[in-house]
Amino acid sequence: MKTSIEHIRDKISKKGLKVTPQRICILEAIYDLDNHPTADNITEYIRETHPNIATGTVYKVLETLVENNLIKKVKTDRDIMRYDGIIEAHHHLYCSECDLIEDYMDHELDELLKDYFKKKKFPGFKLEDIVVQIRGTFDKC
Amino acid sequence: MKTSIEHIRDKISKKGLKVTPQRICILEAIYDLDNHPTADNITEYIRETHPNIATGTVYKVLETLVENNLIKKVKTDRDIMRYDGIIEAHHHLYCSECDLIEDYMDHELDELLKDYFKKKKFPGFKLEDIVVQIRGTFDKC
DNA sequence: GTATGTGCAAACTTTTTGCACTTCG
DNA sequence: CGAAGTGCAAAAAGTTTGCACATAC
Repeated sequence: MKTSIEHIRDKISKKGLKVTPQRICILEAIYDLDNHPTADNITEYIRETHPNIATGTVYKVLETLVENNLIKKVKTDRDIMRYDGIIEAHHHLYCSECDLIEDYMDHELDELLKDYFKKKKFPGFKLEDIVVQIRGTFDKC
Repeated sequence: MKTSIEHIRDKISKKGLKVTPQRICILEAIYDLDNHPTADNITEYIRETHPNIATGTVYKVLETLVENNLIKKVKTDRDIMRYDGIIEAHHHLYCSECDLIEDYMDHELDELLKDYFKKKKFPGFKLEDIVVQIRGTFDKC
């Protein structure tokens, strides 16, 4: 079995991108930092072990990873972009009290929505993707 | 029947807020600019008729209106906040090609989701609100 | 070797803040 | 009149850019 880092190298390489230390550790950081980190969270985390990474590089790498579908951007109410290492379609639970965003996978819900929108046509609109945002409060918050 | 402006004054007044010209015209601007305007769109629009409004004021007023549930913030993939004059629960169609966001009201969908999540409990999470983001491409774009 | 990627610092955009002045009720 | 709201300008926060240098392949 491959190590985690080798998996990451593979993922980057398969997209035809150069495998650089910066790209490896940024992708690794997103997988490690599981609460949908901001660019700043990622930069801080990486600097612990890799102090020379530049802010600009982090943003450039994140943009490249998003374009190549290795990570996703997550919309929030705030004006800060957050990133998600899970690229399979999934939904999110947003906490009203704090900035926690929890992943929510629900295949049954996906089927339900797919069926619903199959009969419900939008004239002049080609449907690509449906994301459900579930807002509420976690007891722990 | 009341004029539109009187309606707007009423809405502000009913929240216990002072009815100022700035608040009136910002709320009016959001109703007029129907594609979920940014703070900047709103400022520009208002300055046509009311050149002295300050950027800071626009942000402060928008924040007040959001807090008092007279408007809503709309999440986007970009890092710009947009505002929505419709406060009733509704969903959005997002265009992948441009920055168009169209309102989508669908009571049947709301019922479907309400029923679905009634049986589907989230332990440790109090559900407040569900918003469906429908991404796709408009033919016109 | 060469195309691609990175570091750095400066610039840019969007949003927030503090405080004196003004206005609504 | 007094509490609440606004204007202004400065600063903060987040992100982008340009270019010389470095590196993966």
